[in-house]
Amino acid sequence: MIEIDEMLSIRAAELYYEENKTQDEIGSILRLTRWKVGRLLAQAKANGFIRIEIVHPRARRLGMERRLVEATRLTDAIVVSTAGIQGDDELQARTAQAAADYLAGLRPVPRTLGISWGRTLHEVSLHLRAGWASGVNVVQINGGVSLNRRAGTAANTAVTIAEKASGTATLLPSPAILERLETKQAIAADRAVAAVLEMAAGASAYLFSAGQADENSALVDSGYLTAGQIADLVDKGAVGDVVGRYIDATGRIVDPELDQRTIGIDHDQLRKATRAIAVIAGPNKHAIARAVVTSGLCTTLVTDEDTARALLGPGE
Amino acid sequence: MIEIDEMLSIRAAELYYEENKTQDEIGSILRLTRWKVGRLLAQAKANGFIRIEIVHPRARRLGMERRLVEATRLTDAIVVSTAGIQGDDELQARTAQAAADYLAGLRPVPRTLGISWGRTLHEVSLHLRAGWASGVNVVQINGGVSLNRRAGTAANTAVTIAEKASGTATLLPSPAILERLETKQAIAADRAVAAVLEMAAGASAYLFSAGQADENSALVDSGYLTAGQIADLVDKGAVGDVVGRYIDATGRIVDPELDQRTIGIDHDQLRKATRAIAVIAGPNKHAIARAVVTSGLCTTLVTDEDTARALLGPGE
DNA sequence: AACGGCGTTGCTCATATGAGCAAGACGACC
DNA sequence: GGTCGTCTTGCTCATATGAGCAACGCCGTT
Repeated sequence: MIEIDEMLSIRAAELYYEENKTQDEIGSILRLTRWKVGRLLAQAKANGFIRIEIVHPRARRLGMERRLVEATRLTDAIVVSTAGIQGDDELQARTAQAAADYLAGLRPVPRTLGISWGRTLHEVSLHLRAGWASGVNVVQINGGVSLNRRAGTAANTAVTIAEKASGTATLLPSPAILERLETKQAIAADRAVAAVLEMAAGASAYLFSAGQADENSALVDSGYLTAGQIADLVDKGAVGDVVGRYIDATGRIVDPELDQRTIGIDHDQLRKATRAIAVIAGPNKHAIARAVVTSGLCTTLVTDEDTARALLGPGE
Repeated sequence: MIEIDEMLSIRAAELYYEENKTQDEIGSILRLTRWKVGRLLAQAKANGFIRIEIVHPRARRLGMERRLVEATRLTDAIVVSTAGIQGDDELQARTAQAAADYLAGLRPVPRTLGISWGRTLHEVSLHLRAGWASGVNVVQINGGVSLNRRAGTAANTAVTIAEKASGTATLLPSPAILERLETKQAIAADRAVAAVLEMAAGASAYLFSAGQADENSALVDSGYLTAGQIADLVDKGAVGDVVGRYIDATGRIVDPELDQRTIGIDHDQLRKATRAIAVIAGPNKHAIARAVVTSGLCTTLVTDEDTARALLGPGE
């Protein structure tokens, strides 16, 4: 009976969803009562034979968002749909757009917004609508491109976000990682730097991304780390970095010595924040996303469907 | 307005299709009347943002079948869904299953069924349900594997189909293509062969597949043609073969001399048949499928969604 | 053969939804 | 400013659909 009904339920589903027939009409075609047809359709749905997708760049997966919030200690999750997606760029764009939308919808509007830098954050800045807020002070939370390199994307990201909110940008005038601990301590103690770090520590919300631990990292491109150093970090269990600090799958700093030489707010400060928004998407960021979420580094995660599925574990 | 409404319609669709909320509930969430919500959903559908797929090996695309019948001179079309398909094998299996189902459902049940041979037809024979009919005489319509080669798939296909219908199989004891015209004429005139050809010509239905014109053809494997010969045929415009005879995109025999040396019923006989069922599926068979359909070689086409889409032309 | 459990069937009724329409809003043009 | 035409809105009403229930049939057990 199960076999026969399965075929029937497929025939019914074809007529119902493709041909837009009423259950009654289907009944007379298949020589069934309309109630039987209704039950067959319910069965087809329950068996997962009916797949409904919303194909749109702004489409989200509310069910997954809810399940993520339930299954983790996130207070909020934004999951963009991957339906009908073409390349990796499109995934990035969709995620960045969703992050921008979320940021623009934040209430209360953050007075001070701490941000990291990188490809993802930059993209978010581009997707923000001008006038998304009025008067937000955007402050960098980790060191990066040197001051004299004009129009570095890091600075650009902060400035763009601030401009679009008719606010001000406060840049962190410091490298990301120093070679000697003493230099780092000296820089961090410098008035100009210390003031920014203090402001960063007091931000009312944070927005940051995370990098996968591999040789394509922005930290390697910028010359702060070598591919060899990354390999060492991976050996020690590193899955990726958040604001320039590498963590393992449990969220622990993998190399405390290196961490000491890194400029910017530390992970404990992020963990204490009321609003820490992580934007992490893409097939190679599943591990770091999991580390960030499980170790409580963010309160909000903006991600894609596939990553969310990986976080929720199998069977989802 | 269009912009705003588009976003709203996506939000509404998420709540409706993913969260199973009623339009009324969605209305109070989005601060809209339930009629507005209904209109937004209709709009989302009309814009193609809602994609509903039936994910099942036996699922068909009734809409495409209808459009195919309207757009061509087919009397019947069976289009299997490619939703959720994994490999090429699965596509073959689905199509073969659909062909088997169609054959089993044919009314009136054919007294004599003419069949070709090949991978596709063999697969169809395997998917047929034992007892699909009672007492069908299955007759081969084109030459193939020699008699003395035991358990050739060609013979096997015919026998399996016949057995499952408690009928008899009549094999065509002849090669597919002869090297010399005289030999072909002699064989065709032979009592044993002529009798089978006559029976084939009088079949009440035909079931056959088609091959793409390339070096992987079964005719090359069997040694009837060389890769070089195929290349020549392609140069002359060949897109594929039906019952061993190569045609161009308009359905014309590309090499009459070769055709003369080919054993089996010819295309004119197929075109005169009341029931000629072609089973042609797969990404590389679009061209030959089009040639078969437009030149009226079959009355029924069993194919896959992608091939059907190619037949219907762009915008579909 | 009688009984009782279990799944299936066909129903009633409440609800959700779509069609169609009148009123209103808006903009263009006189 | 008035007026017309068009698009949008909120409605009424008919229809489609799902929930829940009683009757039924099918089996296995007593």
